[in-house]
Amino acid sequence: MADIRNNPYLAHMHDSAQNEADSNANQAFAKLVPQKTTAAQQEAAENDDYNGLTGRQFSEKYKQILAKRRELPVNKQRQGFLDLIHNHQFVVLVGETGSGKTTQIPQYMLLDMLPQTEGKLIACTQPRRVAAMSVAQRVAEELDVKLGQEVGYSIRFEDCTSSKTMLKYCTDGMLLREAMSDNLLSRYSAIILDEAHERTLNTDILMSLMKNIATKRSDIKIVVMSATLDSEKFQKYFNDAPLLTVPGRTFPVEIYYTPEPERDYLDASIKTALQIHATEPEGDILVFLTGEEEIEEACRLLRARGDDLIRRAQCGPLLIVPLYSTLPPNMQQKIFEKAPEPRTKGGAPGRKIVVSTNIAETSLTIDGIVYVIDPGFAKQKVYNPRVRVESLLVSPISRAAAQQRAGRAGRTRPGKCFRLYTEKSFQNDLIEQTYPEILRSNLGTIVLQLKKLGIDDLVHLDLMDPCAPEVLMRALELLHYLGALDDDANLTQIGHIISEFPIDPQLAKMIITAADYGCTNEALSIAAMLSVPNVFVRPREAQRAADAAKGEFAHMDGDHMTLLNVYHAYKSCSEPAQWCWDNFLQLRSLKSADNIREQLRRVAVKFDIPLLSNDFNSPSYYPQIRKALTAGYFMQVAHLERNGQYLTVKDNQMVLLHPSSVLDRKPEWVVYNEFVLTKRHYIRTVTEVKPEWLLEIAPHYYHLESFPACEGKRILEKIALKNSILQDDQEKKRRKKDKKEKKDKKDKKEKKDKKDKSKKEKRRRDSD
DNA sequence: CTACTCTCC
Repeated sequence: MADIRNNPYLAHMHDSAQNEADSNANQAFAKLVPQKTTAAQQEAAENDDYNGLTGRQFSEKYKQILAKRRELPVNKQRQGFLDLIHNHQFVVLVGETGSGKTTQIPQYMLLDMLPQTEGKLIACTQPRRVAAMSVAQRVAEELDVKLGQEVGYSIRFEDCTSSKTMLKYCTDGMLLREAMSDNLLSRYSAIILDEAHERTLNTDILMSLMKNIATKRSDIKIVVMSATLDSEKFQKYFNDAPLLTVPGRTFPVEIYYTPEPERDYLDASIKTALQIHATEPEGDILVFLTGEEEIEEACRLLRARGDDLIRRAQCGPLLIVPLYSTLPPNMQQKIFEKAPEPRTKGGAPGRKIVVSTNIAETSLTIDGIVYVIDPGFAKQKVYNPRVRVESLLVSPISRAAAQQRAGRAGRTRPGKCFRLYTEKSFQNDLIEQTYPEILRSNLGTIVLQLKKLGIDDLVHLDLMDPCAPEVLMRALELLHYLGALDDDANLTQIGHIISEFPIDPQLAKMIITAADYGCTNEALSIAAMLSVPNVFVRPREAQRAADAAKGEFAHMDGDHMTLLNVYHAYKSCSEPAQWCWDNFLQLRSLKSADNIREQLRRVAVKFDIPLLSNDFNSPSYYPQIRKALTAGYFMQVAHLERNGQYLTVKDNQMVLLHPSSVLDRKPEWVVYNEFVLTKRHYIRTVTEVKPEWLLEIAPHYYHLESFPACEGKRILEKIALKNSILQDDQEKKRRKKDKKEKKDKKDKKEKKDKKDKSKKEKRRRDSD
């Protein structure tokens, strides 16, 4: 704190003040009464010369930002918001882009609740890491504090908070993790859920959790913020919570539809883009397509046809940029480059065309976009509980998504959106909202989390959109077989441990069991490698070289061991960047695998799982690892039938080894990491196992009566029979041995008893 | 003989 007495510029304050503490205190701030503040009182506290949170004098920059904050649409409704939150536990707030809700509402809450006076804090959740970080940074500036002190953020691998923190932005996944060890979120006096309209898995679960917590903690306040107008559903879900609507600040976007349906949307998008370039005024174009391959193809075509157009029609130059998440970061940066200058001074203006997946729908904002081309499709995850498979399907987007895409044209000035479908189709064929993720996912991990969150009654699980019972059953079944849930669907000891690992339950089970096989270190590495995007790069122009490079790491047992080889090689190379480039590996993925491995290792240590490795030169080095793998993946096994085709053992799906597999032979028994549903059914990331292991490691699963008939089943039955005969033999021998031992023991005991008796009697006699 | 839409712990 600056000492006023030594500061000549502030001497007048010292003179007039009663004492030093009072003189540089924020009087207005000191008058705030928790949960009784008014907008006027809050503004007075913000207008003071001193920061009520830190006691420091406000900076010039603070005052400049404050003026801007006052102009945000949400500020006009500060009093309205405070009135609602004073009288209700839940408030639903709808604010479109540009309303200022994400930065301002948490600050209003902070001044109103003063959580720090009770040693608590306020959390505001975001679906994405970057958002949590950048908003926290912004709000720290607005409050004139250092990021990580009074205002901080918390995301995976990075906790930027301190004991001083009173407002924390975090990913919703992070808050969920916290709730797993503190079911009532008792550290928090208020929770603000942002971007709730996106309905991510984590947001949906958090919403359910908040409803649950609210019944047990009358003191907690909850604000649910959404950008869409289907607020009624939110209000209803949160016990008829009151609604506050805040207008946004964007520019109008004109919508155009095609008169007739387009047969080939790729071709239509290219034509539309070039037509815009030829006829519309300056402004960049954003085209939404579905995936990497399609986007690269579109860029090629655009470049070729664009050159032609520029030559013939004297249009300006074009900058064509692809955008999707697996694009290397330096390539992603290109979307922020300016449109090219006219070829000659005063000539036709240049234009930038960004061809993107729906990463540009929410995650990335590109300034300067004036035209949006929306063919109306996206790759979306779907879950089929019957075959227990998640897959990607190109499917029509929802009206809400179409609206979101169109909005991308109006961020800097009025724009236009060209929808490559008819208006009738928009009204009749598109669904209102995208199905929330929870209805499109395998719920294994989720159910485990819910149990850990203390939400036990899954039958009456209160979700905004209840999931299909069959999907729940699948999840319970999986967790039961893994030993994470007991017969009454309660968390077991192992289940507790599995739930603490931030990976698929099968992988966690593998790590835990690996301790029995002396190979936890290797299991950690494999689990990490399986939890990151594909490490193998295969550029179209160098496919052979890439395949050859991958071949260098190939392990004859299969892909899991190959991944282990890659990880080991990565850890021992001296120039990771160059080495990855030379070997067609994705440095980003490997770095991330390393981070994740470290996180997993810490969880293992926390639960006293010993970190073991077998002797690398021992012949059992790899078999032990494969056994650990089997302990996690015994439900994902395929058998090579005599006709040369693989059948999954549990439900007789015909599958093919994925062509990316390093296995150039067809082992009879394999476990697989993933079932891929495209034109054909593939199993991807595959390793050879022995049928004996299946029965040995997962006897509870291999109750063969319930399995459909196939060769694999017959072989397993034979082995089981042999085992049982052996077992009977052993049992007999053991019983014999037991009998003998018992008899021996009995004899011994009788002898001893006799001795004791005589001793006792002797003592008694002695004492008498 | 082929894929990784997008996130998150």
